[in-house]
Order: sequence, then structure tokens, then C-alpha cells
Amino acid sequence: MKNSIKVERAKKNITQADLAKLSKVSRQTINAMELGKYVPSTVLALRLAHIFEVDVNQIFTLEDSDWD
Amino acid sequence: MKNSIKVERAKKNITQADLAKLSKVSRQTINAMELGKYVPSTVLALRLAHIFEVDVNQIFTLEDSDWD
DNA sequence: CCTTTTAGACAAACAAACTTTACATTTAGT
DNA sequence: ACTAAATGTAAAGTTTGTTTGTCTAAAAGG
Repeated sequence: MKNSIKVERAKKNITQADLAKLSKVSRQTINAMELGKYVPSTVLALRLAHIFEVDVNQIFTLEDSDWD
Repeated sequence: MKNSIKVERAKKNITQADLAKLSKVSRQTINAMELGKYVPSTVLALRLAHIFEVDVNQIFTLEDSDWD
């Protein structure tokens, strides 16, 4: 699964720490997520979409391998 | 977090078992999700949105308590 | 330069998602 | 009423998300 959190974050010009606070998770969670190290929970995905005022699908997109 | 999986499933007229196969999870996972017993992973949420041909936000919606 | 902020990385521990198996209950068809 | 399909429930176990803490390294600014 891909995500464009780093891009959305750049648009808003906020740091990983800022986003961590806004979305109420740890900074490491944001960092690892941006680096594709893991996939966030749906609640967190919805929170991020809400914060960035976009749709979930605009941030997170499935890849073929996500159907294995 | 609320979800309208049961409704979407009714629209397509498919069973929990059908949806389980389509989304490649167990029937119990679908069942528990519909009953609000747990929140699916983002990958599964995206898969379901894809299957129902709607946006993730159309199926899953945050509640106030999801920000605690 | 020097200092501070920001980002990347790793590990241990815990919480939550998900699977499997198995059984009980409801619903629908005949 | 009988049967089969669909749904609900539950325990045990594996995998994955998340936190906390710490450490390194790369920007950014004075």
C-alpha cells in the first residue's frame, strides 16, 4: 500500500511531530508510515484524511500485492 | 468507528461468505466487522471500498470517540 | 561553525487485527 | 416441520500496528 502523507504534510507545511500531535499518535508512527514500514489502522487513516481535508483514497492507494 | 458494510452488501445482494471470498479474509472477520467488534486494517478497508466501488469514507466514518 | 530542529532507525513491549476451528442460532425454501 | 443456507459467537493463536525510549544524521538558522 502506498501513501502520500509526506506530500500532504508538505502542502500544509507541518513536521512529522506536528502531524503526530494532530493525529494523536507517536512521531515514530508517522515516520515509519511515511517510510512505508507499516500500514496504519483504519482509524488513523481516517484521522489523517480528516486532518488533510481529503479523502482516504487520495492518501492511501492499494497495490497489486495488497491482494495476495 | 462506524461502517455500512451490511448495507453495501445488501445493495450488491451478497452474503458475508461471498464478501469474505472477494475480500480474501475469513467470514468471521466480515461478521465481526459488521457487528462492530473490531476495526479492519486499512488494506482491508481499501479492498472493501474497491469491491463496493465506493470511497472508503462512504463505508467507514469516524466517531467522536475515535479521537480519544 | 555551533545549535536546534527535523528526520531516520532500532529494539522491546504491549495492543489490536486477523485466522482457524468449531458450534449455536436464525432465516428461507420446499 | 424439515433442511440447508446464512449469521452470530467464542477460544486460542499468529501477525501486525503502536508506544516509548534512545541514538544517529541530515537540514536550517543564527
